[in-house]
Amino acid sequence: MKSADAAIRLLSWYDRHHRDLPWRVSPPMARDGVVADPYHIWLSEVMLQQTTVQAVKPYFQKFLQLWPRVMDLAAADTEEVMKAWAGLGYYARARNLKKCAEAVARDHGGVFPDTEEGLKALPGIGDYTAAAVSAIAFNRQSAVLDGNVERVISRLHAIETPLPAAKLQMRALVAEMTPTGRPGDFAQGMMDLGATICTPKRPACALCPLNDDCLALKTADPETFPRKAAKKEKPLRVGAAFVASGADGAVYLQKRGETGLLGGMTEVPGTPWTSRIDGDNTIAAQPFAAPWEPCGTITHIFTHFELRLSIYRANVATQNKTGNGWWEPLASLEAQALPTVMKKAIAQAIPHAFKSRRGPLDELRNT
DNA sequence: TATGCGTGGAT
DNA sequence: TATCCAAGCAT
Repeated sequence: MKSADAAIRLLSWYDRHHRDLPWRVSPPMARDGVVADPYHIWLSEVMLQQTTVQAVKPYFQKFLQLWPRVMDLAAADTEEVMKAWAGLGYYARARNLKKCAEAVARDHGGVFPDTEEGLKALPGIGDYTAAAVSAIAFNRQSAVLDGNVERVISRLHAIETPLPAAKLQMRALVAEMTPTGRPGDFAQGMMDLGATICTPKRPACALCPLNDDCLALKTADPETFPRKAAKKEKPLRVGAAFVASGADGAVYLQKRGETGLLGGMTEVPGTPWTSRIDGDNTIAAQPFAAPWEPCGTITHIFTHFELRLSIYRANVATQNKTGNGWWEPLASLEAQALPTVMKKAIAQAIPHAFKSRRGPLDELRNT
């Protein structure tokens, strides 16, 4: 296979089939002289880490509206950033996003570094994001390797080495294939190809611009690539959470620690999450004495464990001021930095806590 | 290198 | 229902 020819076929396909995305400068726009904004590209790439385009779109628009330039984000209140990120997941990204904006403002005069090396030195920017921003925003010949490109490349070359061991080899093959002209479109084209044609299941090989180049299609079953190491099974963890309602309907909330699971986010009080139920833990975890009554359980699936939370609720006549928490009015609950699992817990105890609208919590309320 | 880190949609 | 997995990063 001639890499250069394959790259030309890929770019030609991208010209005809690219998707219009809010952060993307499509080939027709580029023809009209539009250039990519590094801030937009960086923000979208961080949001897109392990996250679908559909989930990112509304968050991207909201962030641009709240903080139009990187200097605005650098000057923002971290708590406001966490609130705006709530629901998108992987909250370390939000903490690093803020740190990165501050570093760009403080160390680079508000201008993003235009090299892979400079970008990778910033918080929350790794191999992939550095290469993507470098190629897409600065037109540099960087080898962009994400999950989509791994799938495309592993099939093109029928790579038998399983991930993640095969990454270095794959990166070299992408570097060899990346053209000097339009490296950003090439990267986006490869990712679009992986997202729409060279899919994990039932790839549409008949429509693929690279089907003549694809070794897996010639000699094996493309769907079986990339090879991957077997994964571990998900353990179950259990715990309890306490939802206290004040006389005016306010809910007692507190802030989690800055690091680790759901770091920097808001929660209702509860026990640690352990492998077995511990009655002593449950008693000790009450934020204050109240007539707690059980009101069912909720289940939430995290990346590496399944959580089953027993929910307790109580109405409190006098709003206790002890502890590190605060009483949040019902009306402003939606705007807090509450991860989805905590919204589920509150909705279990107070079914009308969140406005009824299309969203993940609707299904929960109906069960 | 292996593990911890969210969430929701597709199959 | 169960499983996979989506434009990864930090440690």
